[in-house]
Amino acid sequence: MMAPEKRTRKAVKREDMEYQASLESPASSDKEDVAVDMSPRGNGKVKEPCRVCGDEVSGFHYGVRTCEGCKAFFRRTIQKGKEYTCRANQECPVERLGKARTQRCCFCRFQQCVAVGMKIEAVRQDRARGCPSASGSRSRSGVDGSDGSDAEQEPAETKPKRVRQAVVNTRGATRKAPTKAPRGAAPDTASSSNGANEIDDSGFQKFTSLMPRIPRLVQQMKSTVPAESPWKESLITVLREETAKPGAAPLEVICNVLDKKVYSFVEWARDSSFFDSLDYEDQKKLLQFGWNSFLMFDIIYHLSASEISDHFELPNSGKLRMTELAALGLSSNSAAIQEVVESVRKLNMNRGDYLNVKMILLLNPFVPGLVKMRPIRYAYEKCQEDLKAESTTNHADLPGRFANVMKLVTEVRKFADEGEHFLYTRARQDGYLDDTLLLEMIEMKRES
DNA sequence: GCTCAAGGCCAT
DNA sequence: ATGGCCTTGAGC
Repeated sequence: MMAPEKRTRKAVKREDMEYQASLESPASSDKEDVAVDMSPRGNGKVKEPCRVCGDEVSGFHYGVRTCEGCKAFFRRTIQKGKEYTCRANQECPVERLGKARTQRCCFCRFQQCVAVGMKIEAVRQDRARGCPSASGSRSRSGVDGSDGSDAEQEPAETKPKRVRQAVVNTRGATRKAPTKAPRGAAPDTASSSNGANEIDDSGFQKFTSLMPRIPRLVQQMKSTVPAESPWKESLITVLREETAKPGAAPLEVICNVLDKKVYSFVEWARDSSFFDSLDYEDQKKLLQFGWNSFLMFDIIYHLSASEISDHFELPNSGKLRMTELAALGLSSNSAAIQEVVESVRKLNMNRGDYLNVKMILLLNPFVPGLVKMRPIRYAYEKCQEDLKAESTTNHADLPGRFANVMKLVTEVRKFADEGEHFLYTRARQDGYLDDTLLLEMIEMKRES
């Protein structure tokens, strides 16, 4: 049953690493950098310099071949949420000199880590050890960006197959866009039976023709994101509709609003020709794993831009706080969400950044079990590049801005997973999720 | 059973 | 705080 997804995690991860390395290694080729180490420990194996500091590489760490020191430094920085400042001009040398554990400028070292492509999102929130993929029972946060909670496992068999189809087929955009081909019987899905090598075999031809078009298609997809004021109006409309229902509890209102938002999210994604060109199963996975952080960040950004106020008056039952809606109902996270709002403000994030972050949250190549990951990864990296370019060219006054935005992405994912867990345990119990697309999305993710 | 990339431990 | 070494656990 889980066999088809088995390859995938490690092989795809590996492929991702190599792809990343190929992108990140600028002028100097790998071959130029390496030397054969004939020392007893080196055992005649290839020795190469850490991409951050030039020390001896000990393996792939967070997506890049680095030494043990930079690996530990990077992990500590993320896990402990450290923030550094540079006492000089942010161009300090980060090379390791000899074997001495000399103090290096942490700011510049971390900047270098991010610059060579070390992935902040690969540092796990849950501190679980071992292989990052964690298929089998359930997935974890971190690389795969999935549910980091220790929620109980729902037996997959309890859910009818019908629902499996429902998420995108019946209730999603295809309903409104019948011209889209039914892809259940498409030849590319047939190849997933052995779960191996789809990317290089059936997917390759399609991918190579799609690849040059991806930046434009992604741009197109971004351009269909509603502008600030229509976004605000549609949220207010939904809120009015839901709060008008007599006797609606605040959490019920939140669930209903989220359900409608999830519905439009699915429709929006499926209406994009880029998203539509992705493998059908992958589309479903991206939607299932991305909706929570996507909607959360949506509200966070608009709160930061002061497009909406934090308080919304309910006709019958007091006030609804927008931070609580953003927290997916988990009010204990409201304060943390408010802090993220402040961070977005401090980072001076503009609409371009907002669109890039949204795409990064949706087009997450670390979602477990993706069949044809390449176009997703390419688009994801394109958005990261855009984000980085914006930070370096227009926000020189905010050192480390790009890395901080990516940290926010990780935080939003974590809060979104917590919120989703809350919805699944609490709101479902109260019956607020009955017959909602929201519940289907949550359940399907848990089944996968 | 081996490999690899996670996190942890602890002498420095 | 650092980084070398250890443990862990999924994938093969």
